[in-house]
Amino acid sequence: MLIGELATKTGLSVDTLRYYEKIGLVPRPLRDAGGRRVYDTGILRWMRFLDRLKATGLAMRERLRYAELRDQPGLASVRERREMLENHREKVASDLVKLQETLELLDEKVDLYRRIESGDVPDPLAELANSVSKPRDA
Amino acid sequence: MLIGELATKTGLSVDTLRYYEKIGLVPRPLRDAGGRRVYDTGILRWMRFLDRLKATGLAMRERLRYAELRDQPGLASVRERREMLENHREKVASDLVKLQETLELLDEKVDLYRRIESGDVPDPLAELANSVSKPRDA
DNA sequence: GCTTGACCTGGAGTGCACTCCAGCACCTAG
DNA sequence: CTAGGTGCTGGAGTGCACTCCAGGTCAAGC
Repeated sequence: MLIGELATKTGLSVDTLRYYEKIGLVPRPLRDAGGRRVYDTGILRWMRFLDRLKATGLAMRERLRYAELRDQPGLASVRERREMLENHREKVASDLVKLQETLELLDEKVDLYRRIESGDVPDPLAELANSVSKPRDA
Repeated sequence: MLIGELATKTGLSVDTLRYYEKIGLVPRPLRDAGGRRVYDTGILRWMRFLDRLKATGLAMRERLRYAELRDQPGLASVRERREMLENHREKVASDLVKLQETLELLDEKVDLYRRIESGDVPDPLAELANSVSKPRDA
């Protein structure tokens, strides 16, 4: 697989892939006779995992550290990776709660706005009704 | 309330608060005789809501748009804000699913690492066991 | 009345994570 | 055999969201 195909499959740009390689986030692939990068399909698993970490807010610096640990043998590396994932797990769990709370808040606000739009204006926002063509008392 | 106190209460820096004011994210407060910003406690509600939007990934540009709409009267503004919140609600809901999936994935990985650490190495990762003092066949 | 600390302004600087570009090589189809 | 598409490198440029000055004003406590 050449870089263009990997870009398509991961949704990243070719430039981003080369950038990730430069900083050490993805391992350097083999090259063909013409010097072009040739990727093993196994890279996709790693890219998807990285994407998960990114999407859940793990900082680049941390992802980089994890990548670095990945090609270090020994239990110390395994242990540190486990600890990183455990820490991240806790962060994700608490984000989850925040997201759930925000979901409720958004639903309430949307509901409020809907009521304002339909002319059913709740008390503390009565000023907002100035421009609404609502009969004075019906 | 002066800016230092607001900074403490919101967890933002004084510089950030002034920056937010400059770009229009927070309304310009009154000034005292010495030209210092004096904030109404009501600002805290707005700051907390902004923080919610930020924490759930609403881009600065969008938060800015919302802030702008906030001091425009009329139903058009209410409608646009509602639509923004509805869109954001959907994004939050899908992030929620992603986070839940990632939580499971992290738990699996942590579990795997734990097993490696305890010497109970699963098959495809056997190379990692080289440095582990595990008896050859027990 | 003087020191100290919080505040003011305008503007420059920072770190992050890409993104773009010039100038070149290679390979395949027509 | 040549045109177009894809790839290469090193390095410059971008947008975002702050963050940090310098050089000054102001208010309250000792």
